[in-house]
Amino acid sequence: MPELAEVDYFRKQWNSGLGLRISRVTTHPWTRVYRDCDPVDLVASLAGNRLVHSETHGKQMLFRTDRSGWLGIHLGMTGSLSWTTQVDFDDGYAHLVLQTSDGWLIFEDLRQFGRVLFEVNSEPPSWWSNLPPEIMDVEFSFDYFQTLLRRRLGAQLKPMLLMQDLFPGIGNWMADEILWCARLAPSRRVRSLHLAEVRTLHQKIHWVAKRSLEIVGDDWGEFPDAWLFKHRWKDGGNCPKTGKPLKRERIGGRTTCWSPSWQQ
DNA sequence: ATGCATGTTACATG
DNA sequence: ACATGTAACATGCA
Repeated sequence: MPELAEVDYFRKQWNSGLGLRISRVTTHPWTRVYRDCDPVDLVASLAGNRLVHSETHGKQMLFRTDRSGWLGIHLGMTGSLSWTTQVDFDDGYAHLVLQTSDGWLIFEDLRQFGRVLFEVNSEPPSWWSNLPPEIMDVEFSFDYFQTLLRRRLGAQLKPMLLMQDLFPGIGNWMADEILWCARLAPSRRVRSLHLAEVRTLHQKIHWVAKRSLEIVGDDWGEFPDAWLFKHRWKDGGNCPKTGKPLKRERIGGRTTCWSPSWQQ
């Protein structure tokens, strides 16, 4: 489910628990989400702490504790974060639950493609400090964008936009939305782009990311009908620009939705 | 039943 | 070493 804007939405779902003492930590310790950290150590280290700060970087989330704990959560394909005050919440897929005085912070993930990272240190862990510039950052300039493309001349646009070390936070639907906005066919190779097309692509990457964050916002807002997003999910959708049928095909191993007469 | 799902990555290939 | 493509991961749903 989650790409950049949705990840930031889920991060904010845990705001209600910031500053509260964690009285109890429970995990499903055998699951795949703990492939890169020790859940026993996590439970022991986190109990008694307070989450004091949260931020996102692309699809990665970070929660810091008042005792130098760094909790990283990636939502994978089906992960979500929630806050509940109901004692009898369904914890069937809850891999991590932090109990506080006022309620429970929950990380669920049905398919377990998500992951939990944790360490205690005064310095940020390498998985947080060694991250590329974000799309919305001033560092993500047109010059920087061009240097990224120069090393990916043979790549198709769609799979390239999904590379997280280049474009943190872009996922399958955002990549399609960006290419649709830029009027570029997803199978185009980077080396075929003219300068004007590279400029448009850079602008649309920024624009789609910014608008997505605004639209999803704090309340999981609806995307406008004028977006590809509202028409892409199943066969039979029509392009909001041309009214013609959208095409769905596999490009770079992922289902890609695009509008052939609109995108070249 | 068969194929597919808004993600990442180890591995294979050139 | 680098760029690119593919399979695999776990689970439920159409």
